[in-house]
Amino acid sequence: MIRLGYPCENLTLRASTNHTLRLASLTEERVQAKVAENLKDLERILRWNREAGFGLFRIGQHLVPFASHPHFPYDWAKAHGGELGRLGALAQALGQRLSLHPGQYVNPGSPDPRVVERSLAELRYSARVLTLLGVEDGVLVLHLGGTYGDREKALRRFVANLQGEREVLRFLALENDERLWSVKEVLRAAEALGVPVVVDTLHHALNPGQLSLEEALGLAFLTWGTRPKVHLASQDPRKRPGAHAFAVAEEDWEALLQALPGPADVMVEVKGKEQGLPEKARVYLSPQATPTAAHATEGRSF
DNA sequence: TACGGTCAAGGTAGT
DNA sequence: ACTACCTTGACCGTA
Repeated sequence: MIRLGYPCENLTLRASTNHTLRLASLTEERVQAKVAENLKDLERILRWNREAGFGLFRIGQHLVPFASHPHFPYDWAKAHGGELGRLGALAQALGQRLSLHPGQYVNPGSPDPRVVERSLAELRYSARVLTLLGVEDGVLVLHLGGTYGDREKALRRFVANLQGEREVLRFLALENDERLWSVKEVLRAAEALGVPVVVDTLHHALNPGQLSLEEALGLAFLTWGTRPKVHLASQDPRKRPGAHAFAVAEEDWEALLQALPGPADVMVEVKGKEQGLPEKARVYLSPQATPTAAHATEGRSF
């Protein structure tokens, strides 16, 4: 069985969990307005996903804009914790698994302690969001970052700086990237931290190391206690290697199906978001009628 | 209202 | 040295 999801926004609904603002206009009032917008759209997306048969969603990092910034103006966890708890419970009820994926600025393996501290701040924010949502199977996906001219030292720093981050480690999963860290190397870091591994198929195609996709998935799936997560993307043929296409190519979908060792949660990372599924993947969508719709359309037994 | 330059942060690779 | 790119476009001043 496969569950499908997509990141950050829904093009059909024109809903996004990534509404943000400029640092120059950072005030409590402005941030509160953006959070309200993001949470409202998150709820719309969760409900839409249930109807359409999707089972995963990645929340954008701007859910609470600038939450990890030193100038952030209020206690966001206290202010929004209640609403996050409600939405997390709703997600569970609607069968939606939630995740976050901090970006390229988050480098806990950096040799610069200031970069490490800022990175940890963003990771703590992300983990706190998942805690407040109350989602047991929530995932916080992260790349290993740079190599800084010495891969071994970089990997050791990465592990050392995350060791002891209990709340982060509870949700953390590590992902391979397209140039620097292949699945095999990510597995080493993940094993050291006791966290699972997300295989990204496009990154793997560009940076496979010695492993076939099937081997990579086989090893990665062993690291999961909950249902394994995979990232699926396709190359935009008109752009440089690594650029995401609007939709997943049929052949990439077929290749993943062939290589999957078992049930998986597949996060589809394409520009077309929920519209970017290949035709053959649509059979894995499992539409659920709402109670009202069910009453309206189903025959009565009495 | 639409457009286009710009936006917290890091690091790499190509030019 | 400069630029494009990345998990993800959205913001905002100006016309």
